[in-house]
Amino acid sequence: MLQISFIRDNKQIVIDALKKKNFDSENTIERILDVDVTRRATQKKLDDTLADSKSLAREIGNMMKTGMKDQANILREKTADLKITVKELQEKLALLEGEQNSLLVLLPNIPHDSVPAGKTPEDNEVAEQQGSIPDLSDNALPHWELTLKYDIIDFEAGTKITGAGFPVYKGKGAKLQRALINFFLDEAIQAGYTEYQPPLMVNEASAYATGQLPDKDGQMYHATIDNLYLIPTAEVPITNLFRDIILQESQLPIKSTAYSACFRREAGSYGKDVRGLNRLHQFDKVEIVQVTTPEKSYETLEEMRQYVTGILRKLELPFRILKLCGGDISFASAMTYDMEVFSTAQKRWLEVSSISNFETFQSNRMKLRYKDKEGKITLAHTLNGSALALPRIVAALLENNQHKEGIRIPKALVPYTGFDNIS
RNA sequence: GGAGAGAUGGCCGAGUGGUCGAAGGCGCACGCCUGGAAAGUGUGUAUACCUCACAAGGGUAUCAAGGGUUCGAAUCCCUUUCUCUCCGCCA
Repeated sequence: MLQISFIRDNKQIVIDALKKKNFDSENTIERILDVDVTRRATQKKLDDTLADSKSLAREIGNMMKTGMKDQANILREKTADLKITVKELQEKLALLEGEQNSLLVLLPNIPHDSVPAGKTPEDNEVAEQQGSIPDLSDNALPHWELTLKYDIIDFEAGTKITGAGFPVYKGKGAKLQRALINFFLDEAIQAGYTEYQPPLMVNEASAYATGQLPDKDGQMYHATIDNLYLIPTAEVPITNLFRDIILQESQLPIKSTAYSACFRREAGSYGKDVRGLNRLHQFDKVEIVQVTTPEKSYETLEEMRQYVTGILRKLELPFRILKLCGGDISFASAMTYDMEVFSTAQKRWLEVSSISNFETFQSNRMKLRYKDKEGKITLAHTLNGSALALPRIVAALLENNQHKEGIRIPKALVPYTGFDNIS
């Protein structure tokens, strides 16, 4: 959520910047600023009235003590009007605050200056491309055929016991999942991240703080009886660890990582996008999260990009990095890199990671702040990235490494799988 | 799930209707003391919003959260959440 004080002081900058996200904010912002003026005036009036009634109460108190009962009773009558006024102003203020807040929540984050303009994924900038795309014969199999051939993932069983998009991993397929999770976690720990094992369900306040609510309501599984949401990513519980906290600058940066299952309803997806492992309702992911200062957050974003690049290299996967354009960047993000691996049999790039700097967008919602060396309290910057999401990594590994006698496991992974080939 | 107890500042802990943002202690910061340190000693030490120059100063709110009683609530009442103890159930 953008800060009202920032919008107040930089109205035109905000409007222009949001155009880059193809978001027409002018009316909303006008309305917000309107409400803001009334809100502040109301606040002032309330505070003044409250001050009056407080001093009256004090006087009455003193009179009672000194036995001036009659005078006290006279004053007491005067308080009735004040009480009514206070009540009215309080109700008005609550209404205004509610309206302002519900409008503010509609505004997406401002993209960073360097974010390219653009409307669709076609307009994303290829920032980097590495690794060679293997030259496979024309009868190379897509991963959903390979998994069947080697009996390592049973999509139909998943459909039977739960529904489409909930695969069952089996044998070496299951072991490969476990290997990847451990590999990713070990790498992150080695890079200085602290491992967490978070709850897989969160309450409403948490879903709101990281921006899933209200923007993406309907994309999460919701256990209505207890009003809990299944997490769409570990980012939600991990970032919320720091909700309503004031850190010391010396504690920053905070680097956290977590493996979790992720649950997404993916309402509205269809076709080849959802074939096999391409898009699932439940999948595994290791997430990295950092909390840092505004001065260092873009440096941190690059560091995280380098980090993910390193893992992809160890997995020997051809990949490219996209710097997302304004139109493709997410609601809460100021800048995002997408990492995509090439899936040789499908002949397409698959997104396996998304690394974003949210600046103060999340921290403002969740009141995550730090005290700097001068003792000034400032909103921290939050960043996160997948490192990595498993299904599409598995898809690419299977497709790219297929050969006559099976599927080769990259060297870095063999210590984790205990086998170097799936056959 | 049932019965009971409780929730106060970074922490511990006073405070059962009056000027309490809240005693005291610990911790922390700065100063004095010291050759240096410890001890001792002095001062300071929450957050948000409003006013305002994001200064100083001032105002308001906040003692789990929300509502109520009252001229006045950390203190009384109601609701919710959470914690602890006992019982039940259970991996």
